[in-house]
Amino acid sequence: MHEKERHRIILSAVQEKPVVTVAELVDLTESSEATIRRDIAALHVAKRLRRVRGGAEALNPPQFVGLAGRPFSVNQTMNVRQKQAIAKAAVALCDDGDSVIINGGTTTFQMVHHLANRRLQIFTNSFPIAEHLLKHSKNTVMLSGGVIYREQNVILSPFENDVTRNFWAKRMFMGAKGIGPLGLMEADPLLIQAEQKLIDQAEELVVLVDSSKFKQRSSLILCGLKRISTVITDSGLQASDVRMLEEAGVSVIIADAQAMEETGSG
Amino acid sequence: MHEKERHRIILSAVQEKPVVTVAELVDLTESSEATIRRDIAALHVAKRLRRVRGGAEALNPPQFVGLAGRPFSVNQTMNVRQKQAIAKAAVALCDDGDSVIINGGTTTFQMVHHLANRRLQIFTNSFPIAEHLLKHSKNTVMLSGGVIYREQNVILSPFENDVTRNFWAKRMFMGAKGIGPLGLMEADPLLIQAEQKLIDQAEELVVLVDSSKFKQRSSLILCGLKRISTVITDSGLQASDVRMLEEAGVSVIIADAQAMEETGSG
DNA sequence: TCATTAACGATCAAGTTCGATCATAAATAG
DNA sequence: CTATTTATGATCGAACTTGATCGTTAATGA
Repeated sequence: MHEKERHRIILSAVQEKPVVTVAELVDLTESSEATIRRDIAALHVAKRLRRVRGGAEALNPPQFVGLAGRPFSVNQTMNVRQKQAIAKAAVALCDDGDSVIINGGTTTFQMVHHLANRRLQIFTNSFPIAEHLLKHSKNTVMLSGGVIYREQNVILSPFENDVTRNFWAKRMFMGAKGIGPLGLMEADPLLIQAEQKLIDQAEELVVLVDSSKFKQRSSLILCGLKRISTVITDSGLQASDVRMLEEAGVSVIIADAQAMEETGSG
Repeated sequence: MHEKERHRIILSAVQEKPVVTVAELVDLTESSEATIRRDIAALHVAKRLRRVRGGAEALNPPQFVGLAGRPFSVNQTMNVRQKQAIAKAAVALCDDGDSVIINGGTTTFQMVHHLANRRLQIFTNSFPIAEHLLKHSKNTVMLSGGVIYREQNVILSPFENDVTRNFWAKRMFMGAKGIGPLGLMEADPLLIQAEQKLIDQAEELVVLVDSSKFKQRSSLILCGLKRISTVITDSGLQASDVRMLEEAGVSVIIADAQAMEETGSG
């Protein structure tokens, strides 16, 4: 990876939360601590970020606070490593030039860093994802129209005939609240609506769920397992879960945080 | 392959990605490293791209200044005071609870500051306006769907049947490149498209143009003067211009920068 | 206060990339 | 057709980048 690419990823990552550690950037860029330190130092003298012990922070105080006021990365602190590994594997499925749909969510949001140096056609219903991609990448960004719901971080049109219906993609990436024999589950009716609008506009449905989601159950079922093409998760899931998915014809990709260095780049 | 051909390929490639490596360009042009290096060096001194170790990157905005607080490009700096006064007068026309449409533009962007403590239903096709309102106000924000055009700072759907058609507002606020006897003028075909989508969705059309716009002429006519309900401008315009507007049935509001303090806050 | 741990910076070896030089091929002029 | 000029490709030493090591410095907790 080249210097400029790393710089882009670092600047992208630094926007997302108050402080990004060197270790996180090592994972993100697949380079060494020494290099990351040199990069941070360079970006610091270039006044593109501020250097702090342990990592770096954004220059401007108004950090990215989701639209609801509470930091976007709220339920994020626990499984960041897994989420990042999962998101990385998701982006690795894409080739430059592809059309993809990215549904809003904290796991899918992690994809933006790996998209910083890519050039795709990206349709999303998430304001933060669109914002980040616009500011830190050269991807073509398309947004669904409608009311912006701050709490759910999603844009949803109450109408049937919106631009969503005119967009088709090779893949759709989405997270979920839970996954089980009955299929994908979500807790918020609004999210269900948003997801159902998009789900039929893509050839393949790729679901990003860390292994804890296999224990989660929720009241609203979005779709059955058979609708899913691929599940990307971490190594924490049960063998029985793998069997369940494979019996439903779902490909399973294990993207482990530890395995990040081993699994080579795409 | 001719030198010019390679140069075109290189310049094109550099626009696609943040950084293009020498190796990639060797593949692309089927020439040698040495040649690519010479080309990059030449294009660098010709200021058509920037040379970086390992390859080349695009010259223009290394990263986007555009979308956040420090608005978009050049024509922002000159008439800020007038623009702010005009924007303030525009917001003063609104009552809490109103539905309004705000078209993208540097003048209309100034409205966001005065909307910070208001509660309106705001539909916009401008990403920066939506972003600012979401982060710094409690207004309900609705966004048009489609491709986000970075240069024009506008979201435009190529389809007829989008959410725009389902939204109706009491007022639409917009700027323009120029205004004259023939009507409102714009320079960019994309902006014309975006504006025409919205213009019929509001009862009143309020145009925000500082007085310099009365001298501007441009090639594309958006609509005639009769379509305009109100023009908000500053005191720098000619008496003949006022007459022209009033004869077309347009109300004229003069919002002078000096008068800003006197005209009380909304 | 001291001990422990983590982060840092300097240094060096290995791997890349660069640029100067020269040889060859293509284009042009005589 | 030959001489001259220009563009291209190859070679090789110099300059740069990177990752690992290790001694030093800063933070944390007893």
